[in-house]
Amino acid sequence: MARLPEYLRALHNLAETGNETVSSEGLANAAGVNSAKLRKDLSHLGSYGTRGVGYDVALLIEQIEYVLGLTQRRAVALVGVGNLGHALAGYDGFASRGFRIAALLDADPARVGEEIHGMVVRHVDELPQVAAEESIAIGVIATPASAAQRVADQLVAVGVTSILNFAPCVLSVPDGVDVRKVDLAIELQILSFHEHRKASLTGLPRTGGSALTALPGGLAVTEGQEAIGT
Amino acid sequence: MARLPEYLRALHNLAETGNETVSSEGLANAAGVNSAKLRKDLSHLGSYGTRGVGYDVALLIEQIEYVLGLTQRRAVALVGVGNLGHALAGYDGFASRGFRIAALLDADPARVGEEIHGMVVRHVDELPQVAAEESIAIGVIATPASAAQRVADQLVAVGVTSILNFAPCVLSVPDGVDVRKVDLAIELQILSFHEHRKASLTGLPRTGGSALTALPGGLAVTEGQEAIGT
DNA sequence: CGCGATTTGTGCACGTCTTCACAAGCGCCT
DNA sequence: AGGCGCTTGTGAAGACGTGCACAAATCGCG
Repeated sequence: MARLPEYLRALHNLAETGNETVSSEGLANAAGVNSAKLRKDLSHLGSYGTRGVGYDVALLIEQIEYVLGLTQRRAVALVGVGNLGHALAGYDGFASRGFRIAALLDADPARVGEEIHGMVVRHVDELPQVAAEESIAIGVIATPASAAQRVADQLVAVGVTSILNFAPCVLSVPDGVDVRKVDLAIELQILSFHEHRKASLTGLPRTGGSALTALPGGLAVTEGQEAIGT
Repeated sequence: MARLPEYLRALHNLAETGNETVSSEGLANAAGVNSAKLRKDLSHLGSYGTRGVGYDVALLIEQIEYVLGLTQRRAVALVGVGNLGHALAGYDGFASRGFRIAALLDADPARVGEEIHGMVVRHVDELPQVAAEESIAIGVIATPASAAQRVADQLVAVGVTSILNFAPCVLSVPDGVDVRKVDLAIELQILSFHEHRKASLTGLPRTGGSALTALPGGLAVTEGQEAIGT
């Protein structure tokens, strides 16, 4: 499930604050989900909870990390050291959560050789060598959209089977390769949609308007969280 | 729907390449979704497709931008100009897709006054003034997790009703405030999970292992795309 | 003017995810 | 040892999203 990493983060927090065990209710709150959902998720990994007590935090962390394949530190190749790539290269969250940026690559010769956060940028055509040196499991694409597909092909060619794509475009990859996409502008646009929705049903009823603002049922906010109480 | 921005992006691409109209099939391919799904999505906005012809690209762009509330350029306040915030401040995608970064804020006095991409960083406590100068619709949190909740409270206090949170933590906000979360490490962990899954069912069958690697049905990759053919 | 090719819009069925509610199990206290 | 309260794990019901398949509608051409 895609929620396991969130549970893992919450568990690490709990472990740091000295909790030995946690109930499904407590963990669910910390992760921002329903407690029944959490129990069902955890039960799917044949988990070790104790009725009447809860879950052993340390044990559960170990279990989830195993399922996520985080027992080994995975090497990540980051392609594109523009604005975003630069930030990603220095992002602490990667190192602290089981990943190691093994290589920085870029297609721009002017950038090759540049040192960023203690790593030297290499040319993207050196990917085969890089892959030979280290077993690259995951590729991160932080290039402009125009270059993304080509980079993806190159990554696939050297055996990468998981790609995290920050470029605003659809990648086509062969079977067996997983792609996850993160588009920052899209996130904002979704928020903008909600803003627009809220604004139009609060103030002006927009009598003459089309059906666009008052979309028929089922458009309530399902993602994200709304109000958990303070 | 959360897919509308993706359609919009695809439509802009099509418009630039000189297409006047597009069929649901064509647009679906460009956006990486099923054509029936796309038609259903578009029909929910009471849309203007012509049977036998397809959709008018320009009209559809206009419609979707209206629904998303992009007819007005929305002002965004960005809090936290560390690694990530720095990159976000310079990210072209925001400006080019209907957003304007109206203010850069940070809690660290050492950073206040610094100029980033032509903008001066102000102290986060100046939020009320900033909000008074411009109508801030959306707040972006790019701070460490420890500061995120406090920043969220401050944003809510000045009337922000949509928050994009990059900090790895759950925010609690009052009713009516929308929060979307982007956690880069979680994205990688999800990919790691798929890597682990692929590795364990390809190579070693892991006879003695727990049920963890061979999770019972329904864990196929549902998000992202897998293989669209090249 | 009529016919066929093409494409939208949608009813229907299916599978998945979510949530409730409750039985089973565990520990603690008497 | 027995009972009581608490928490997990799960069955069932419902909501939701997805995809197929087809009727309705439009255009172009003869």
